[in-house]
Amino acid sequence: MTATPSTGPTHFIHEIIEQDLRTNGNGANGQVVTRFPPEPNAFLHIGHAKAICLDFGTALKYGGRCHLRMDDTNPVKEKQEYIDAIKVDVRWLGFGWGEHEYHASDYFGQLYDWAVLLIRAGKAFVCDLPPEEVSRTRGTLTSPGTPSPYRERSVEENLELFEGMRAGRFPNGARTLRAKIDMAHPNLNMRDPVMYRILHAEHPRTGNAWCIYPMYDWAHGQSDWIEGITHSLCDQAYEEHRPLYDWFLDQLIALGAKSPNAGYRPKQREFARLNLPFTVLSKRRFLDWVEGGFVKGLDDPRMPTLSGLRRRGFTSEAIRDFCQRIGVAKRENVIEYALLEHCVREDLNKRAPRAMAVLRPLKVVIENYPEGQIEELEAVNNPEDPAAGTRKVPFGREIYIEQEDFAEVPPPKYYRLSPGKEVRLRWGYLITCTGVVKDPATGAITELRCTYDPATRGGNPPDGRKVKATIHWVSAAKAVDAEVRLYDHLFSKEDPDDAPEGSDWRVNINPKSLEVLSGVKVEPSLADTASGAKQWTDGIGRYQFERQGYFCVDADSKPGRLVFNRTVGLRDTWAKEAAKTGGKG
RNA sequence: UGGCCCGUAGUUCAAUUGGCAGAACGCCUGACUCUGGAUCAGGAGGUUCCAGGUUCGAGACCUGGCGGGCCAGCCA
Repeated sequence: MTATPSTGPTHFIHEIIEQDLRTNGNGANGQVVTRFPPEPNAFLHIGHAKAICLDFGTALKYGGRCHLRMDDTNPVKEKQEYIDAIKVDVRWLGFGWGEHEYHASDYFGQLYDWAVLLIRAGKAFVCDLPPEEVSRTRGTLTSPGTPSPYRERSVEENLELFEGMRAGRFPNGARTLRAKIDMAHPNLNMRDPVMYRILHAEHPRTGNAWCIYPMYDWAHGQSDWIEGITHSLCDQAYEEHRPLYDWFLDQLIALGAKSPNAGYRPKQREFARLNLPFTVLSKRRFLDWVEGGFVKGLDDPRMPTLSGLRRRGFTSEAIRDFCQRIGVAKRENVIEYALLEHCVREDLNKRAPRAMAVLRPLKVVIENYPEGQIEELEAVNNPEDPAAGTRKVPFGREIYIEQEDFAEVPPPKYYRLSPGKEVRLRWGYLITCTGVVKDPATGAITELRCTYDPATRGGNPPDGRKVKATIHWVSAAKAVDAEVRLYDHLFSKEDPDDAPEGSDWRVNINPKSLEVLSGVKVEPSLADTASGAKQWTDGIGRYQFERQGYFCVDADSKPGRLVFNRTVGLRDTWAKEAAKTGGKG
């Protein structure tokens, strides 16, 4: 773990914990034990990163521990593939759980025994109502429910039927075990909630050992209690489940049930989930996007999944920093995308080696440069990090520059290349544009003619004359071809669900969320992707393409076929200026 | 005529628990610069949702409104 412990509460959750610590509020004698409890039914997203940083970070801060617990109580949705992916993502984020890897399914036996205990105490009953009837008799938000006709079954009958459920004597949906609480309770969760349902399904871990599975409410608090969790931190959506969480524990304790960690009393605390504009942080939605063909998979770089962000080039350091900056509170929040971008830029600016890549090439012939001559010019790898050293970049008579870096008729305040104007080639020479070659048929600019000043090698004119612009370039003879993928928001609306009547989120899909550039010219040093990956702990090569942005090597890259993803562009004040004046660079 | 939670710069959070409303990101201006990047300096931006009340003093406490979110899966 790389997070550093700090002192003092940073938000209300930590205030509560420090209060508990002072008063031994949960009987934990100074221990802080948290847990991160994902359901393995999909990939983790950046909202989970907030929870992970809170859960693991809190344990770290107070010298406790954090458990990783798979909340695997619904085998029809869960898969081993997701269990594996979740572990990869949590580790990648920078957190470890040591030997504390658990599964709710580890406790199926204990949960069953405790359910029997509740039945014997008259606190739970087997209900024969079909799902629709359970739903109908629950009542509504404003009216009470009606008790199940099976509510007053004898303990013996309940015991026998519950055992029958476990033994597989009934089909799916035929019966449930329900807690006996209060059908008139204003909190719907307390209206005799279902504890067990019959599911003849193979579980990734317990196989076919069970055909009844505990519901979330019956599994979660008890798992916390078993593991000695002191602070069970979760999404505000569970706030209304807290009375039930407490009710179950109260019953068990009153009935003399013993946790292996007797004396502890876990407490649930809720915080507001993270929201981002132009996307939706919902595991179920992700599958819609994949199935609809709007993205290529759960790790598509446009996805807000951790695997998508990773493939996009985000570093775990940047994501952790982001989670730190957004804070923890209870109010509904939508974090501006600019903050996430700021966090990656700040990290990558310090660490990413610079390279030159021309995304939309325009050929330049330097007329006074000897034909066939190649020079190796020295370039600084990272101005922010002298230890990164330098490298050689080949230069020749023909080079590529960015189409955007030339304007035949320069707009106001444009100070790159235009006819008669001089610019500096980064780490190279000063060149002056002397001519423009056009396609006679279309009028499109196909080539520039320039001259260079041999005295300016390295970029420093001996006469001290100033050139305002420095542009990047790549030697035409030595350039390597690459594909570059530029990404934008998957949705064009801040709230993707804000769609006219009769339509849905599909109308808000951004048709330009992916732009593939082929024929990109990159400097030859980028061909060696293996050595470029070495400095990154996750083995993903990341660079700053000078004046363009941060890019990483995509998983589709193979020897001889380079593919880069743009993580994020550089801050671009010229783009703003151009937008203001209506000009286009 | 339900329950629970939440209202502080554009955004997200602070405010030593009742004592002069701040920070970060964003935005604007300038300096510097071989990345129109980075860095540095400065600036704008607030009826603390509203109305009462308690108090010498309220963003905080009380009452009443208003606004927003969540809840009626045998999902989590």
